[in-house]
Amino acid sequence: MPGSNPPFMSGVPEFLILQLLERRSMYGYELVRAIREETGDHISLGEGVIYPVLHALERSGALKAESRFVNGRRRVYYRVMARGRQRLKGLKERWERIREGVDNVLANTTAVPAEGGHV
Amino acid sequence: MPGSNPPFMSGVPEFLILQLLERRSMYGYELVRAIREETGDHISLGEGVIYPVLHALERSGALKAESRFVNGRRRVYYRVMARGRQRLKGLKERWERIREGVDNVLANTTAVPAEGGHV
DNA sequence: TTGACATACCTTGAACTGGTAGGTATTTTG
DNA sequence: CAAAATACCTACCAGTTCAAGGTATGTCAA
Repeated sequence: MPGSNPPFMSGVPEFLILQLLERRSMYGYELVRAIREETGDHISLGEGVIYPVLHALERSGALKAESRFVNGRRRVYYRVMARGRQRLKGLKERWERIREGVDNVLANTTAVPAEGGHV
Repeated sequence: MPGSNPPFMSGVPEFLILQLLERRSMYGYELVRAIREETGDHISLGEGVIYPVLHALERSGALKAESRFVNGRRRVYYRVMARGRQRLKGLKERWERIREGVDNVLANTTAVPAEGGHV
């Protein structure tokens, strides 16, 4: 089974990429390592995930790509544009909301029967 | 746009359903409201999301369904089985890991260059 | 009685997304 | 010279959420 869709990951690659690139411009291969390291090894994304997201973000105008040559190897650096910062802001809000929502349920171990049950 | 895939939601419906049902058995329509309320209105899932997940969880042996009649209306109550508790445990661990990973990156506004760099 | 609304169940189709696997090419290292 | 690391890329699969629509009963007001 090649696919197998792991839970809780939708939106995460895009989010992490934008968040990291907002701090400083990076190239794809660098992002792969950065994500593994900066998440504390909690999240690891392969190149097959990173590159397509990068390309989609560039197409949508969130990122600007710039090719540079270092040691004879090509690197494509990505820089966050205004549209990307906007997108990031929206994702951040969404993340907070969902995280709170889920954690609310997780915290509620003792579960009060019902809220509006008067009389 | 019918579809539109909101980020950060994959796995969340299944997770919330299992978590809530572990506390007490409920029926589908009840879960719809419970999720809205217990997440503090942060997450709202329609019946079109809940029912298919419920059926899938039952097929996989995570839940057991039991039809009851109340006020002439049919209700299908779901109860968490051993397989469901196992599944829930796995999801909980996954959620913690990803939440931590993402929050690590979010917290890192000032970005220390690298962690393990001795000498 | 009629209409509207809440309750309560269900299915289908579309859209999106991440993951795996595979592929190319260069530099560095042993 | 071979292997590994660097650095880029794409195609296909699978799984999921979501909106929309459909059925049926009970309740309540006009």
